[in-house]
Amino acid sequence: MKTFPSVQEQLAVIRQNAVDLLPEDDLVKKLERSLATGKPLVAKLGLDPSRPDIHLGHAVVLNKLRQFQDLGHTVVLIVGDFTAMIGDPTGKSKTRPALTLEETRENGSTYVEQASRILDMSKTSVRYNSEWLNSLSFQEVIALSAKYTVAQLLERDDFTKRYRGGEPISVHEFLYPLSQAYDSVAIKSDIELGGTDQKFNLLVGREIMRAYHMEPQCILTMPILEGTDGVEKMSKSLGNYIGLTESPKDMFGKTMSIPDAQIARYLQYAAYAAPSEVVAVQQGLTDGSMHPRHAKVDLAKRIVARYHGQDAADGAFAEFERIFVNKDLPDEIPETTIASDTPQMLVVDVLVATSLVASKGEARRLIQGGGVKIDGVKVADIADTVDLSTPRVLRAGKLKFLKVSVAT
RNA sequence: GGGCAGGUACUCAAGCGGUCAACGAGGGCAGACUGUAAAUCUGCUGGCAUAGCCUUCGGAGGUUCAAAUCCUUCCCUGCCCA
Repeated sequence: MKTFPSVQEQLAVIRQNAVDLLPEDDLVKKLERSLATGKPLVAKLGLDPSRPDIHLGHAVVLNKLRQFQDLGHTVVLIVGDFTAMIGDPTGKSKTRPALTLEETRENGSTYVEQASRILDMSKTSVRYNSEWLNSLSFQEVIALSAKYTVAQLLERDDFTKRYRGGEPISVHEFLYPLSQAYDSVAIKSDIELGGTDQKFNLLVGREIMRAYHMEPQCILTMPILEGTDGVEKMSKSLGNYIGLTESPKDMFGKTMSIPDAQIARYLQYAAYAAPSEVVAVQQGLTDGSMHPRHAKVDLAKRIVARYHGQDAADGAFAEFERIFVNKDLPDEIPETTIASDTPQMLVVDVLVATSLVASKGEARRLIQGGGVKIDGVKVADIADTVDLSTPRVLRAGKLKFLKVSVAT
């Protein structure tokens, strides 16, 4: 029989950093029962396989799941391959492109690979929801939808807004919360995790489980981490994310670019610093006794160290100093050669040939804006040429470096 | 099924026969200032060619010397009526 920490100890861990834990009484009962019977709870997380890149925003929830594992409970990851296959027939939303089964499987496995950086996969069960959703008959689908009302669905904030704003809501969008809820029925989850934006969907799970005469799951929501812009939630489509598998250098750099106002938040939810430390840093930033840059460097090191180790973190910091403080070149610059009859080429053409920019027009604009340097010297005119008989270091904008030479 | 209002570049949003590659705002990119922060200021934000040309304003046709702007038709969205 499995043993678990006391209910109070477990609750303390579970509550840490969480936003909503509903209803807490029910969770206490579940924990007490699991303690008595030695049976672990089933903690559920749904994944959207249409976007397989995991970033620090996902990590907030994954980390909470890891804590559940460490407490001895079971984690079930649900890959939403069924819903991803359907996609969005209105064609208006590009966020849910229709995928084939193969694609969702593939995304699912890369997802799992990335999640393994946080979770203990030996204690993780991965399930694909097509497994049960695919075999539901239309009759069963209707029976499922009969268990929930339109008024209940319209309680969801974004539905209400769109409805009032005269924007379209397709029927299948109403079905998504229900199918997610049915996942909970299928795996008999005790608690489902998600970001605060998932609160509604998670709560639907409770109602539906009850309708199927099951003990309703508890729900646990985690904060939504803002992206590097400090405003929008972190997401791949907004381009403001820090991916779990990104290089130490990029992780470090991106972290350094977050607004000061986000430092404490990242410290808490991305670096998992102790609460007392978060408070101390926040205090230091507020009263001016701590320089924001130092706090941020420390933050960036910790985040990189968490995913790549301390050595990588130190290396990323050194590299950062070299490029942005000492205005030096990066330690390693990617090299490429381009085909040309003559080593003497228009800078514009080189930029396009190396794919540093998408078009000649863009190349010209970048040069005119003063954003292109060759061997550290700013390119002054769009008609300038460069001799590539020896390799040259090309810099486009702040971040893109490339060592270029001509192959004849 | 009927009536009405709409579908414009990443988003919002002007334009209602030529002066429209298409006002403006947001976003984005670049530069200055900095701490790769914020705020601020500047430039850029369809493609090729440096005059000019080509492809864009839901789709397809048409009228016209000339259409995002007019007509026909189709598709899509919202509202009202049934």
